[in-house]
Amino acid sequence: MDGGWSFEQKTLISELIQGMEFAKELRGHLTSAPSTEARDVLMQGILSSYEKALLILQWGGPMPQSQPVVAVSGIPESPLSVNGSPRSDEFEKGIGDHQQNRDISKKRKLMPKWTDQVRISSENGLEGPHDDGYSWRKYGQKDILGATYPRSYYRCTYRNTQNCWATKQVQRSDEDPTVFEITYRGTHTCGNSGPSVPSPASSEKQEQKQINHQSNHHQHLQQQQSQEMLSKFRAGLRVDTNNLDNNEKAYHPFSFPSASVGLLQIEHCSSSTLTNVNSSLFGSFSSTFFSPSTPESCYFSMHQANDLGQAHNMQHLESDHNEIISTNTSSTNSPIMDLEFSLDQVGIDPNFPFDTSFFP
DNA sequence: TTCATTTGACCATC
DNA sequence: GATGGTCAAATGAA
Repeated sequence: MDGGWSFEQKTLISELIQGMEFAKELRGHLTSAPSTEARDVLMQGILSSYEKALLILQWGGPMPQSQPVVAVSGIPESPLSVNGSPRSDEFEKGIGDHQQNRDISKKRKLMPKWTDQVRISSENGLEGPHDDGYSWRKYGQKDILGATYPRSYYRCTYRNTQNCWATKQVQRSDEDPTVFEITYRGTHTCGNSGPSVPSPASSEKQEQKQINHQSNHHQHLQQQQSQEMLSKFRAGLRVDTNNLDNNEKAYHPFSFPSASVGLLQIEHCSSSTLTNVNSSLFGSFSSTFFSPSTPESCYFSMHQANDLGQAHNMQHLESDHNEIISTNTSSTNSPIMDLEFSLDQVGIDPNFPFDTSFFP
């Protein structure tokens, strides 16, 4: 169907390519130095791309054998059937199998998790963190202790039909009601996604109604923000939009709208268990190197896969992050230099072996 | 009629 | 026991 490549695999490649393109652009701008904003946007793009790529690798791709506990083949199938047989409603009904239910619960916890915070700006008319190109179905709402606003729970509309286990939670911020914190869990495997593919699902419309009822300015924010920032990006940098458009096309199917252009903020979750790869990469891309000047309308934070790394990587957590961060920031005061160093270290080798065995 | 939302109940975790 | 997350019957909208 997809030439043998899964949705996530293609997305992974797109992300890596995108990141490389951004890096190239950035290198050019480092010499010509037009504007710090342009650099910021480029760095965001790079970081976002690698973040997502790593997420996919960490979660959806084949797991290293050093992670025996983690479900190997990605969440969408893992709670249901290892052999990929279609998930049946029997399972959904539970069949009263508590052991099975426990497995689901465990594996759901293994899903990658990241948070997208969207600020609503009534001035620019941007609204709505929900129209992210995917079809979501609300399955619950809960009052959260200490939170003024209830938390809404959404899952992919195609959960049953396409075995897509992506979910998200929408929580309105207490401190700033204009901010909606959207916590995504799991990646979409349904393929019915991407802003480039208008979602016919009525859930979006219904959802819009609902959210609009709560707040007059809520919907379409993400897409518009993304487009706005992308426009900025293009205008400010005079990017070869032909190229970018191509990249975008390849990029959209796995939409992290905000992440694609928003500022990325790596947060150190107390429970996060990053892999060594992430430790080094994310350490290099320390949050400390970001300019605090986040766009007013949107900022993005990422909680890296909380439970993916499992215990054997625990020792690399915060302490290591901090060490790496401090090392990098101490070696040079220029975050850009850090980035450049990191990229050089990573070495975007044109001959980089995209292990095709990785992509059957 | 179909599909999404609402909401109380249930379950798992801490 | 408290809390968060999910389920599923009831309800409503298109």
